[in-house]
Amino acid sequence: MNRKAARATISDVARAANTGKTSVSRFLNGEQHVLSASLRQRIETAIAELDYRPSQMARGLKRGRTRLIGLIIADITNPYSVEVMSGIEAACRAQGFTLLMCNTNNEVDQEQHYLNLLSSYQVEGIVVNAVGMREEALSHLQQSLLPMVLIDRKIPDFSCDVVGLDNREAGIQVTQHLIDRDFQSILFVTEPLGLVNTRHERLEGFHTVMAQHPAREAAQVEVAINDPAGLDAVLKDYTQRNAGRRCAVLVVNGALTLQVARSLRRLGLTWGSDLGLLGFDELDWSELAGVGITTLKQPTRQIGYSALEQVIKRIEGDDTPPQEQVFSGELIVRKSTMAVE
Amino acid sequence: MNRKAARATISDVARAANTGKTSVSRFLNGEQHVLSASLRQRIETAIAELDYRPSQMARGLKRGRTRLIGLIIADITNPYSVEVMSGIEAACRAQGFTLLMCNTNNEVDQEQHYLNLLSSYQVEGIVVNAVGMREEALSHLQQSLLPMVLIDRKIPDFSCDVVGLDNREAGIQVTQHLIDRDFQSILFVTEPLGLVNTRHERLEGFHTVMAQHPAREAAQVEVAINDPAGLDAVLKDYTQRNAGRRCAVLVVNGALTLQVARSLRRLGLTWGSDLGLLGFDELDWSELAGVGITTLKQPTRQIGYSALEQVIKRIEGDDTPPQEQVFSGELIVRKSTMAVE
DNA sequence: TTGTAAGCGTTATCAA
DNA sequence: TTGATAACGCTTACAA
Repeated sequence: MNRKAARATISDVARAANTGKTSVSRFLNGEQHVLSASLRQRIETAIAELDYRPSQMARGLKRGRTRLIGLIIADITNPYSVEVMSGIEAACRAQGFTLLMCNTNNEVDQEQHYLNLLSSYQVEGIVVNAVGMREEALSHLQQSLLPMVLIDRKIPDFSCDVVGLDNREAGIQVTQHLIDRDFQSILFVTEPLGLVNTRHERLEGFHTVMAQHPAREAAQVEVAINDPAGLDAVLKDYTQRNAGRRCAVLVVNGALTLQVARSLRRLGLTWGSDLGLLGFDELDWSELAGVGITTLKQPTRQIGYSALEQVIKRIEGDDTPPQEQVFSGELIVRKSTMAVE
Repeated sequence: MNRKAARATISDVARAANTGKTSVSRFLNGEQHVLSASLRQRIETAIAELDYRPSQMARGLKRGRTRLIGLIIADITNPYSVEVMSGIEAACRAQGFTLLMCNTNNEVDQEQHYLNLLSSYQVEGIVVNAVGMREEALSHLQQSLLPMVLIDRKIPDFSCDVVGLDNREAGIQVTQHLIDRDFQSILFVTEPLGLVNTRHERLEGFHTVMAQHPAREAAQVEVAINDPAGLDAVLKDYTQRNAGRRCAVLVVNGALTLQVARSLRRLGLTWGSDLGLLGFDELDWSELAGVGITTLKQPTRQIGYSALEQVIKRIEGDDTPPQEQVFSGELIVRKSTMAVE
């Protein structure tokens, strides 16, 4: 229990095993077949004796391989991000990498800071979870010379590996469900579209289906996520305009769904009876929210896992053109989009 | 955009600035006052020119200070853990440390793995978020010789810095609220108590208040978090036994509150009218859950922040006896514990 | 099969 | 005020 006990070094082990550093190094790096049984044995016990663990710092310095991956997250409080992270983390474990976690808290200068930091720790690759990230922040990332994989969202005019949901398909899927459930008017609520491809694609899926049903009304509106009053106004207006008609709200992501649910609460509107409600992203409270909310669940963990695998491919030298990897979502039907009785 | 551009080293900078490495090093380490203005200027431009960033690997190797902190989390999907993490991360940023994140996923051997890993990266300290961690896993941690701070929970028979909620006070606070709201019987639902001090302390607070109200019934029960059927049985039995009486369920933590809410749903019981419901830990859906759920909110971010500050104190040599740092919770009253009309 | 020595990019020591 | 030079703990030619 000696707190000051300096860590044993490879030299210590060599000395204890009565041999040179080289042999110890060989032992550590799986070249055990070149060692005599007796030497191997001596080294093994010396290592155990001294509780020796090689310094990754020294290793990284020498070989240039740190086995470190940087993870940049814009908003760690977003449940979607956390699940993705969990998938990334699992993949890291499986592949022998370690995560340096960087939460930019959606501050653009923090991102710059972390990019420098990661580079100074010589991470071998970077995964960027762009969920909730501002557009300006995204474009900064182009500077990085390291292998990089984006999650969820592309950077406009920058070619880079991306892993995420098949947004267009998902948009079609959810809209079709609402059509099937006989909603006559559907309001697509999104955060400002900007250049965010995921929002555009989901919306596109929506319009693709709506175009096939000219009798139904397709409405759309952009709201800021931190403007509850604005949201209240939008929803109030929409429902009043559609009084007596079977209408539904389709929300572009989970964070916004939470806001919409709160707003409906404030307005005294009950989803499932007063209007339909469907949101992208599964939330753990979906089924508890008064009446359960129908959601489109993304295979989040798998997305994270695949993203990491892709970075590693790049690290290992794969230089095929940047690719886009999309996964299908799963519609989880609850009572907020109940069929007409 | 040359992908192969090797990173500039301190020697490159020295050469470009027409000086020696020592001066560059001095420049980097804030000993700028010893440098002549002209030299300082040359170095500055050289650094900018080459986009030089010192290698933390080499630094760590040389100085033994890596500015790395290890974070061990048992369950990254727990919202409480995430918020705490967010606080830790903020503190890291403020203090110039970087987080190595390790999610053990509640597997004991993973913990061992990560402990070794952190040590091999020569982290300077470790923060353990014990929330949701199994008891056996906790006791493993004693091995670590590094400065270590525990969050939320103590290790039995092991003296170590701990940061968390004032559990006893919180237990009193919530129980008193239920008493004030005139509930005649209260069921304290907890995960198996084991040696988990937080559960014991919260329960103790409960009994402290209940003892002052002998006319009320104080019930308690231990349930496994992954046994919905068992939970259903417990809650059904309890409510039937107390039919016609004003009764409430008090849940020991947020994860379990989610399970209890689901169970009540299955049983067709509505909190706020059929019975009272109060849970430790604030959850972002608390207010949306049919009737809003009254919760005891922990200052999670602050807990994380303080934990990191404490580790750093230790890293910087503070060797006062291990201390326990507790924070007060905040009761957020919603309709699930409505007063009698 | 084993060992010696050079060097990865820093910082610390010492001398100029 | 500056700059060689020797470590830090490891891997990797190269030698033996």
